[in-house]
Amino acid sequence: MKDGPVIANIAALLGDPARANMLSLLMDGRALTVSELAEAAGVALPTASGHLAKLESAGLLFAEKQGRHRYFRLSGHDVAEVLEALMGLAQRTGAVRVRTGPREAALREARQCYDHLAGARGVALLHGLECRGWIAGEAAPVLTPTGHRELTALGIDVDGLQTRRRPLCRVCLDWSERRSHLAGALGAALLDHIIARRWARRGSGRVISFTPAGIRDFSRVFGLNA
Amino acid sequence: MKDGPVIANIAALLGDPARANMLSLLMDGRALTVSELAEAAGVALPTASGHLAKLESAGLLFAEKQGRHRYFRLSGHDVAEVLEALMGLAQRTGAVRVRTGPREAALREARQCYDHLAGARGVALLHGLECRGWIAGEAAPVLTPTGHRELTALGIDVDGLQTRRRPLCRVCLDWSERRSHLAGALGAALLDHIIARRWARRGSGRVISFTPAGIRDFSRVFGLNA
DNA sequence: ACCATGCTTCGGCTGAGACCGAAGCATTCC
DNA sequence: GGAATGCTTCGGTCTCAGCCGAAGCATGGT
Repeated sequence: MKDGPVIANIAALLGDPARANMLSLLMDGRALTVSELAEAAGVALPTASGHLAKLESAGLLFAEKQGRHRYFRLSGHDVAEVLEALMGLAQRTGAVRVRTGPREAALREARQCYDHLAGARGVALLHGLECRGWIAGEAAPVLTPTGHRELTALGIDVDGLQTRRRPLCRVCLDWSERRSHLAGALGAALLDHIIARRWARRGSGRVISFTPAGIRDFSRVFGLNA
Repeated sequence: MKDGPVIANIAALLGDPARANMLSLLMDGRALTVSELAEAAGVALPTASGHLAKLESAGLLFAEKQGRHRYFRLSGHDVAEVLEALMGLAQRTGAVRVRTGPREAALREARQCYDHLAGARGVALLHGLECRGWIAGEAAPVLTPTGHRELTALGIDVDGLQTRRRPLCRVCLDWSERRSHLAGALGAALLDHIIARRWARRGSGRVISFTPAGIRDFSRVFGLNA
């Protein structure tokens, strides 16, 4: 039983606050750039670069170069699971206060994941768009011509979104639903749309609170019962 | 999403080789003294004492004073789960070589856990003893009068075991079987008995290799089909 | 009462690693 | 081509934590 060092090597990587901050930001499966992660972790760019290099060479992160950006994502779901287990342990041992009951439920229902919609509503949104044929493709979805036309008709500046460097469509594995929801520039624009139409408003923390009328309209426009 | 530091605090505790060594020794639920853990971790006693104090105040370990010894054990099963998850991650990321197939199967079948029997045979042993009414009690089992008589008749010096400070009966959650097996002084004595009767012999590492005849006798004496 | 054993605390040493500024590539934009 | 952006590498500082020896408590044995 000499597997102590094996554990220690990985745990030490998670044991630095800056790295842990970056990893918890990546926990939802998104890919972020070095700059974004540096800012979120509160360290300078060279420091973040060094941390990410370590995490990558240890196999915890996967790097992908896109233009002059470098996107990092978790190398697998098991990494997120370990992080969640650690958070659970922190809760049980009293290192962090227990979650307030109602807020937890609200988070599962609808929450903000970076800048797009997650939770049950987020998953429903992606599913609805797929069933309507507005977007297509499983892992790397693309906007269909129909989708382009319909979304533009709804007042979403799809052409404007496409000129930006950020990918238009991206999927993101939902923590609570265990299914994908829509991320990327379009995901962000749709959340903005939802907020702008007052179907929902931002609650405390990451919670997104839908109004009853908002749920109805949301389902009518994007839902399954088309 | 500022839960980075929360993760980091706990992970940093697991990230030191000496502490990780101690924790992996405690993974099977046994309670060990400071001296034992110090030696196993390869550090001096003061160093180990400091490590254990940290782990205890973080709620990962539970300390129990017994005479002038101080026994430490994991505070819960979730700690072991995190450690296992980390080991799994280390395997996938290639930090450690993949286990050799046949040896893995042998380990699941029967292995030595500290000084007692674990694996499928270990779980069967505890189950058999319970069904025969030789020991009783779920979490903190005790030897019944019947058990005392029968085991003594088998040549096991139960009275001698009871004079020692070590608890006679203790249960230990089996890693591979996910059920308890018997630990404590009696568990150790029974493994000695099994070896002495040549029902099995110690193989490489922690493997316990039963002979065909040994399995038959083992099942007859301790098994379910009484 | 005395010694032995097991553990903790204290003090000082040392090395690992986190951190940043400056400089150096690489890529893209104009 | 030149400027801007994003990232990496280098070099240096500095803090933090691990480590041990020695001394100090506490408990148990005789």
